[in-house]
Amino acid sequence: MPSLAQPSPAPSADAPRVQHKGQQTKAAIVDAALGLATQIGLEGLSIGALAETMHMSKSGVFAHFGSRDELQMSVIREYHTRFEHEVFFPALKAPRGLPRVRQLFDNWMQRTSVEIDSGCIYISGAVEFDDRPGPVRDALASSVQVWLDAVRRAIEQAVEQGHLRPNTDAAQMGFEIHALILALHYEARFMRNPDSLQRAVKAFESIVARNSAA
Amino acid sequence: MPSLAQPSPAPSADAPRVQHKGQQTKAAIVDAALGLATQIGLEGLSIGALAETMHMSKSGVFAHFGSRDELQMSVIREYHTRFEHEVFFPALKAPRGLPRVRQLFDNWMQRTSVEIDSGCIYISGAVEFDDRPGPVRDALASSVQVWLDAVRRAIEQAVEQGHLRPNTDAAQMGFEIHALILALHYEARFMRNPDSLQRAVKAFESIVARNSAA
DNA sequence: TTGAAAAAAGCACGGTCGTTCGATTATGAT
DNA sequence: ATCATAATCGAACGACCGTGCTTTTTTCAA
Repeated sequence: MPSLAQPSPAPSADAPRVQHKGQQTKAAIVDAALGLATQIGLEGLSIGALAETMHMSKSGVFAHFGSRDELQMSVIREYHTRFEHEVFFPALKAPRGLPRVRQLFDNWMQRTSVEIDSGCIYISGAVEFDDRPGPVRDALASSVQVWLDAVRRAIEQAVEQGHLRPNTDAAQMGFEIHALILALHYEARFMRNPDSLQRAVKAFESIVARNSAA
Repeated sequence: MPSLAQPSPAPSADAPRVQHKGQQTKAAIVDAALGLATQIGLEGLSIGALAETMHMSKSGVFAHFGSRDELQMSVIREYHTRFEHEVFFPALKAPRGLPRVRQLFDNWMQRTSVEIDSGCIYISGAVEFDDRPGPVRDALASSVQVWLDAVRRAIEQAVEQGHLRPNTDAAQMGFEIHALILALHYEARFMRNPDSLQRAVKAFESIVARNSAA
């Protein structure tokens, strides 16, 4: 699960490659599956329901994946690349250091709270699979790890840039920021507490202030 | 879902009340159901599997509850009282104020991380039911709210006792502490990161230090 | 010890699940 | 236009689900 998008069948820059209709159908299925999975979870994702929203037969959908595990992993891969494009890549436009860390957190929060209709499968999936070993769990965990590592690296850069104190524990700060996202998700989505977003922002500022260079 | 245990059929102090065997069976079923639910979630709890671990028939188990919803809510009620007895009540022995807040957090962490075999249905349930309205969701949410309110009240007492700064935002501090528990659960249980516990402790100390009276 | 009431079992129903397989239709290069 | 191949369908399978019924067994007080 590398940081760059996984190699498509035709990764050559320009050639859109005559797309053997099956592939665009599969892409459409994965898109719909991701929509379903963000609402009812990866475990709740059923091939029957997916086929219905696609106006296809169950077996027609199934044939594209060969197993439910493969379907779930396809959804995880798709979520991974979307998360990259909507959260990670845009933040790279902010200058290296604290500004980029801020931008990462802002985009992350946005993704977690604003899109009320779509939950985060990194969060729901963690609960669903924390006790269930297998390839799906592994794919999910490694995908999350890539992202958390990216956050930590951004924090380390902020230390290098002199924006944060030299003795800042980047992993610790990453843990605390991750915690805020999880609490935002919990309290906004489940407890329906409208104050959660500003609570998360306020807490983030406290963390930054505590680690800021003098 | 009050803070005290719900009134048993015979709440009179001493009388153990001849227990019409059905009730002890039901208690045993709920106990087993809680064990299953903490492993595979409230949604994953199935009457068939429960009957099997109880060496009973499906209909025999079912008769005690009348519906799956009622079974799930019985599990939630049971979890509620256990949480009280293992986390909340013991912390009341610590002196009012900051010591009690510390004890609450310690017990809470213990419950979240140490018992590897049993997950927290307040956390897994939140993910499973954040999009699914109904009585189960309501029971779960109100049970959680009772606990979060208790934490906030303990923090407010720490302010009154002069242990924390007078302008401390108790709800904000409660949010941040809750966040640490969620991150501990996520990173220890799903990411299998052994450093999570000390990370949570360290972050807690930072929060306390920031809000401590001069 | 008897007998009413409670508890548990047994069985069946309709439904959804993931998956398999053979038949059928659509595609796209020649 | 032809035809191999890819895509999709339709039907069926075994398994499990929650739930309702009827029957059998167990409990416990008179």
